[in-house]
Amino acid sequence: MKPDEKPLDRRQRRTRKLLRDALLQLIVEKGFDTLSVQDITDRADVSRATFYLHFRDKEDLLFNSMRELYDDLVDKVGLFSDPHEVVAQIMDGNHDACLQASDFEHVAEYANFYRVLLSEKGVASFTVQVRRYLAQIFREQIVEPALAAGNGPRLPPDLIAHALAGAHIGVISWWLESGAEFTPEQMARMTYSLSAFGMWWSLGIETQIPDAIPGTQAIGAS
Amino acid sequence: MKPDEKPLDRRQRRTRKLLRDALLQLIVEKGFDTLSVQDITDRADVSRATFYLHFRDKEDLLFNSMRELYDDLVDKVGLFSDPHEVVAQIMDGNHDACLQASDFEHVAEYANFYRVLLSEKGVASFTVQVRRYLAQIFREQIVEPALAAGNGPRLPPDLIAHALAGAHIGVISWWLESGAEFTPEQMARMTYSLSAFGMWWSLGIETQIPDAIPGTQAIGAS
Amino acid sequence: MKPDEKPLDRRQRRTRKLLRDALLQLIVEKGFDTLSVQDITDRADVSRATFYLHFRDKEDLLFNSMRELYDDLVDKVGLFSDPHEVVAQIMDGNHDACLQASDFEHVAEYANFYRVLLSEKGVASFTVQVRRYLAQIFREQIVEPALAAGNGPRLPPDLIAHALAGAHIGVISWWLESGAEFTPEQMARMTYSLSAFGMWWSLGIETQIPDAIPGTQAIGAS
Amino acid sequence: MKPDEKPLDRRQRRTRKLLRDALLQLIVEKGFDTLSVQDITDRADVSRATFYLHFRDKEDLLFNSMRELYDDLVDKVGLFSDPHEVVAQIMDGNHDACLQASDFEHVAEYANFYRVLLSEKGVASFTVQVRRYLAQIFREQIVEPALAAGNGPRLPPDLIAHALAGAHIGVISWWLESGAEFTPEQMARMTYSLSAFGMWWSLGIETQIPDAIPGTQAIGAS
DNA sequence: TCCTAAGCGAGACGGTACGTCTTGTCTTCCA
DNA sequence: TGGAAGACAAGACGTACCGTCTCGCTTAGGA
Repeated sequence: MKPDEKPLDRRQRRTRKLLRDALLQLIVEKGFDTLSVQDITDRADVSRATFYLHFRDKEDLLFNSMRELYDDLVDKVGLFSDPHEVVAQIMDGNHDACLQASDFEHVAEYANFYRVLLSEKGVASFTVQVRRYLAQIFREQIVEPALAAGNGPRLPPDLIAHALAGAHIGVISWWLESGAEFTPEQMARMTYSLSAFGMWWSLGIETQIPDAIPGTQAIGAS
Repeated sequence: MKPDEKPLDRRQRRTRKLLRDALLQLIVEKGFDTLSVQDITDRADVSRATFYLHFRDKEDLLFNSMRELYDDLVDKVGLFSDPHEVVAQIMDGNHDACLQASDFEHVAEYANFYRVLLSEKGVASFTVQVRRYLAQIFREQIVEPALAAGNGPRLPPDLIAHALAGAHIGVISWWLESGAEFTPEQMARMTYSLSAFGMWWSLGIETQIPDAIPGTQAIGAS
Repeated sequence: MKPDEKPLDRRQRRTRKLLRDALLQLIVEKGFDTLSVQDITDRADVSRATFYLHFRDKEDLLFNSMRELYDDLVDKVGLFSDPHEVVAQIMDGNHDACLQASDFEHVAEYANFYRVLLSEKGVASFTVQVRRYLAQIFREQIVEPALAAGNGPRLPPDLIAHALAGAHIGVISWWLESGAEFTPEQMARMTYSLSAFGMWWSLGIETQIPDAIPGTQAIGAS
Repeated sequence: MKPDEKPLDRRQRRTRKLLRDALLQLIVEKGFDTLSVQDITDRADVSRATFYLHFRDKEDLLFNSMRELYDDLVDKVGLFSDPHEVVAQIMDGNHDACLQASDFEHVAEYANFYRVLLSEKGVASFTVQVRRYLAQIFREQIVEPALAAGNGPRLPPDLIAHALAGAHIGVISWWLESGAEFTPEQMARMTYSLSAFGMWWSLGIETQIPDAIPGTQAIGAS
């Protein structure tokens, strides 16, 4: 975003890391907006004045820290080296590639963090930004390659991307709130199965929906 | 929540209404969390002390006000008089009932309100509660009737309900943010088309997806 | 100064008094400008926020408190009911009236306070204001009555008033710093004797300087 | 104060001069205590850290700079080569020597500086130190020689010295504040005339007060 | 002439105080 | 008697300085 930022020296990097770590810990412990800057600096063992040398306010620190999550998420989710190839496979009925690149692994890794930030005690802008980010990924990695390959969309591409992103957020929230009883892989398979039909159909792609979802027989009440 | 509340006299009802109206206006004008109690009471022409006689804090007022929205939403969305009958129709390929009961009308009516509360400057708990509420509606009105009629679910019913709810939120957010170019009816048809395949399939219902979505040919940029 | 000030209720008067008392105590204990607002409110057992409800900053509190001293000083010093009569007496060689109205009594009463505020750790504007106030008193009570009675001034009246005021400040400072070995009355007599010659001469008044200063034989090194 | 100080570099001397000059400029422009160290170093084009290599704080710099003024004042005021001779002349009715050695010249030269430092926005310790310094000069140059020559003092010598010093400060402040309408020489003559009677009388010296003050006929408003 | 100790610029950092802003409680006064 | 008005305690906010420190770069003055 700001490529002209000064390079940070060792002390500065250390300070920022301390603050970020403190934030993550404290968000999990007591939520974000009951947190004061003093709480964070106390935990980080840093002067409050120093905090303001680095960040405008605690939102700034949060977004800065979220960037780390994003970078990790990009590695996990945005990795179709050749999205067009993936779409071609889909058209042949091979859905494997789609199932391998899963954001659920990433969410599982930062489960505590997402559980709080997506919850009622969370941060509105976090949810919105994650949804927006996922929609963008879906658009670049799936929607646009599919448009190039298929018979033309049946619905507005952005609507499809935001619906998929919203469904993801909904599923992830439910998963984290209800105790994460499924593995990330199971979640990925189930969510994909649920979305694939409508997604490929609305994008004008003819394919076969995978019939069974291996490892998801444990279906019951909840 | 508290059915044993004292009945309110005329003045008290008036005061509460003033406060609620002021809140809704101000949320639209400058978002929720930059709002102070003083702002609200100034607008409502009420003493700050009086505010605290009625509500614990501004969140309390918000939730109280949200109740009104909910009541309206229930009228719009939760109105399948006989959900089992609707599911039976679906199995015969008749999707009309599903398209008639639409929350998009409701959202359009309170567009300003939802636009702010679902946005980055919104309120985390609002989004979560709406999603939770929608998931509950979907579960009661669709998932459970379908389970009684079909061959058994292919996925956890709650996952389906939360995915549908999430997709709705995603679609609504996109709609409101991008200028609400489609009518509520178009939105309902498109969203239903996108979800129907995966939904009925995963619930173990055999049906035909409606091929064309009347009035949604305007597909393009955005 | 502000006759349109709101009347204060009991609580407000109490709070102000607590703050003023705390200020006076603390000025004596550790000087004025090393004092923080927090120090004052801690001592007064008052919230820091409350301080700012009453005073803009600690200077404001100081000047407000100084007003009390002034009022007391006016009672002591500005009391020639008929200054012209006094000047007439002076011309007859009767200096008694001048010796009775003495600010040294007042200074002795608030010795601790003046000692600090006039010292190096004091407040510049305090010294200046006291000097200005004394000059005004001298001008009104002595210079102008004398001008009406005498042969016309030999020097600018304001110069005379400020010289007298400055001499007073100098004498008071020396008195307080050197341990207040003389009584207020002795101080008044000595200071008057020293100034009277030049004062009446420069105002164009012919009189006799009192030869001996009763009770001031204790003259030595220091 | 510290005769064992290291000899300073060319660079060091340059830095100190830059800082002193910046201080003097800035005091005139915006007063002393609203000044921050940063302001001074910005003006002096010097790093803030460097400031602390030379001075403990801005008071230290001020006192250091005041030393220069003192040195100049000493040249102007403390120059009775033989004070006893001067007193002898006074006893013969020749007041010329007293009028030649005048601090008003010095004050006029640094008028801007004194105007600020003696004003309400000034520095308490500056006023006090000047008064103390003047009292010491008066004591050494006038009081003690006179005691050796006269019939013994009628008042405590220190009281006399401090009264004279205070009167000087008062007169100087008035002069600077009211626009310096008189020349330094006029000021010196007027102030001396006003003080001389009381001074010599209280020191036990018999002399004649000079009747007219040449060049001070312009007496009126102010 | 080179070398080395020092001055110096730059700026992070821990602190302290500032004056402002909210919040929720409590008191006073008025209708 | 109850609501309006607003004083009050509490405490977070973001800003401004302070004095200390560490880090390199430059420069003066003795070798």
